[in-house]
Amino acid sequence: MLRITKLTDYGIVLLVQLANGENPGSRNARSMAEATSLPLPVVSKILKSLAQGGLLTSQRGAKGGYTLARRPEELTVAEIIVALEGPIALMECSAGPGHCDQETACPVRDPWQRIHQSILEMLKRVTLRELVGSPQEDFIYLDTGESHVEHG
Amino acid sequence: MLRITKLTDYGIVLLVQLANGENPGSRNARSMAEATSLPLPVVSKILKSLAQGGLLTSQRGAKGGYTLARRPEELTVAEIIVALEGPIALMECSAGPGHCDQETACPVRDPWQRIHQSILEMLKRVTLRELVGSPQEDFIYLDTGESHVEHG
DNA sequence: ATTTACAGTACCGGATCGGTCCGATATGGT
DNA sequence: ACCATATCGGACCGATCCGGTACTGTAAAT
Repeated sequence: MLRITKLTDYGIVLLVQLANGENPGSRNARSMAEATSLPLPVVSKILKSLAQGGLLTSQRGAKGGYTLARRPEELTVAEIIVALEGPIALMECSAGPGHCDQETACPVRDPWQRIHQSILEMLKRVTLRELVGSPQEDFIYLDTGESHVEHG
Repeated sequence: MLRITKLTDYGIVLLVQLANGENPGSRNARSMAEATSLPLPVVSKILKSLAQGGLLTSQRGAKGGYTLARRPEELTVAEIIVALEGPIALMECSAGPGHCDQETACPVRDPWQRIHQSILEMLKRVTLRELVGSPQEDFIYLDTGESHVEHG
């Protein structure tokens, strides 16, 4: 658990396609649905949400389509998640006051908020550009203070 | 979104209570339910899961109860989440192969896995001790490479 | 034996997720 | 003017999971 939704996962893929597309002015939902083998209504819904979130600009009518509203290096993963899932709140009390009647005296609230902030900061630091570019590059998002992340 | 479940949130609170309890050998589910104002069945379910996950040891029968299986500094947030929600998988493909038919050619899989690994490493580094101890201490979990996290 | 308290399972309502469908609107081409 | 295209903005639905409850069984202490 602790996962993003499939819609968000798809959204990233769609944005990456838009970011390294050859004809960045006229990608419509249909062509992207075909390219990703996703159902057209799903792709439409995702692109619609991303446009509402200000990540994409939409052009209606014949020869319409979607375009990145900003450059890939100015689009963060955090923004994408917010556009497709709403505000990032690791736990309910992260969203604001009034979610828990013990929030004033909660003994674990403060450290949890720091964990939440740390994750948030990381998601804000990762941009669409990094999701697109050079997959072999061994970049590190965080310095954990110990050894570097090793995987696969 | 991107949130842990309420059960996990409660579980943290319960573990913190156990960690800084005065009589650490005999905390039963009933007393902890009263202390937290949570329903007893909910508390029972959570403690049971934590015991199954090896985070708590249970003593059945009269004068039974739950005890921390390890010291607070050896219990990580990651373990707690795993015990209460199952394996941490930011997206479905994180859980392992076979979740996506495009995983071999997926263009965004690698960077996502790194984000996932980074979050995982952080959750592994935060222990129950840090959730319990000195709330005013200005510790930093991550070095984001930029300015430190500031909050309220 | 009785009481206490955890173990396990089954169940249920509600919320959310994943996905579909349809009508309205805007644009370009004929 | 008209039509085809394609986004926009809803409503809608089934499946799944979450949060919470109830009940029976089992182990330990008195």
